[in-house]
Amino acid sequence: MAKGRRAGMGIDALDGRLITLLDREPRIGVLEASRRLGVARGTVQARLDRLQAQGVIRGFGPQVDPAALGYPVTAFATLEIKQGLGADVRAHLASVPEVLELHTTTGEGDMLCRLVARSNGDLQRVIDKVVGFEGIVRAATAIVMENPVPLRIIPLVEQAARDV
Amino acid sequence: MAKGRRAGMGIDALDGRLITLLDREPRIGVLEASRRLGVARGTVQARLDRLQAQGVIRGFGPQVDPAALGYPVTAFATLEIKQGLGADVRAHLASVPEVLELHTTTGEGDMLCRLVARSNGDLQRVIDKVVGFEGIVRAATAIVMENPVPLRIIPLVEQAARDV
DNA sequence: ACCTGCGCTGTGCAGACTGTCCAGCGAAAA
DNA sequence: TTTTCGCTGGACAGTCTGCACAGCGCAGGT
Repeated sequence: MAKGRRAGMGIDALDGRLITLLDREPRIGVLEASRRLGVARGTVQARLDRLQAQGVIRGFGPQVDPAALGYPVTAFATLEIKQGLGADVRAHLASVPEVLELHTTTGEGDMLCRLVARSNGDLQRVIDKVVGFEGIVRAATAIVMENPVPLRIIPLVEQAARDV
Repeated sequence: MAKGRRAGMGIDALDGRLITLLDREPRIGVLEASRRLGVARGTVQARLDRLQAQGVIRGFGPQVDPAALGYPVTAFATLEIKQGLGADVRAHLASVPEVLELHTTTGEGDMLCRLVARSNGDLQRVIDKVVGFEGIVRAATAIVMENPVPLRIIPLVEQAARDV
């Protein structure tokens, strides 16, 4: 029998299959997973523990759909920040619930954030709330129309498992 | 005793507390959750069933960290697409594992996608793979430096629960 | 004012799963 | 060769899940 794992970090084929399986059917639990994967229960348990300890799997929190919460509109805003006010802007944006995500990016101290709103009209309110803050020089908003590839990780997991 | 829910959709305060609790401690299960929330187990079970049926909670899949998989670099690419080739481009991007997410946005048939790579150097390879495709006229890439607000949903859930 | 529908409570039960431990085995590393 | 490490297969007690049922109180409709 091949020995799967070696030293260091990264994931092997079994890890990849386990993650993929859990992604497809999160409810199945360790025992059922071990049956599906054809390995002993203890193995699955050990793999899961290790994957979580390594930070590969952060957790199993509920995946909430903003649309079902009443926020069907998504937009991305590129922000230009006045020099030296980055920290204030970050704090401000973090306080806005409709800001789901914020990144600082290369460019000139710019930021990119993901917003949601109850409607296109409501988006105006959100944008006003976001950009109505000293330190934001300019904002460019792109409204999402379609989402051909929803946030995913499985293809990358499979590639990482292949690359051993 | 107040009657929590009414008709229609949306979430009430108990739903909000439940989601928040599960987000913080996903492993606790229905029974423990009912204890923490101070309600009957059947209530938590019913709420969870309903939230999933409504699509508010999509599932409890593993949250995988690309960085821990060996892809610590994140970037956003804005793509300009040649008229009429949108479908081909979507299919192409969907086939690239490093493309974690793809949106079509307002503008001129533009797209925005999230990429990851093994390093800044590797990012070049990924970008070449992404834009080396007939139909993509131009691409502007922004590399993520910091992520002051990681993808989150709890603040929005709490607001949605408050607005009843 | 009365009735109905609905959600929450508290309880019970059988079945299944979890956490944990252990001994043995085979392969890679020292 | 010897040691180390991961996987196997099995076992046990404790716990949780899925499901069901009767009672109760509130909101909305008759």
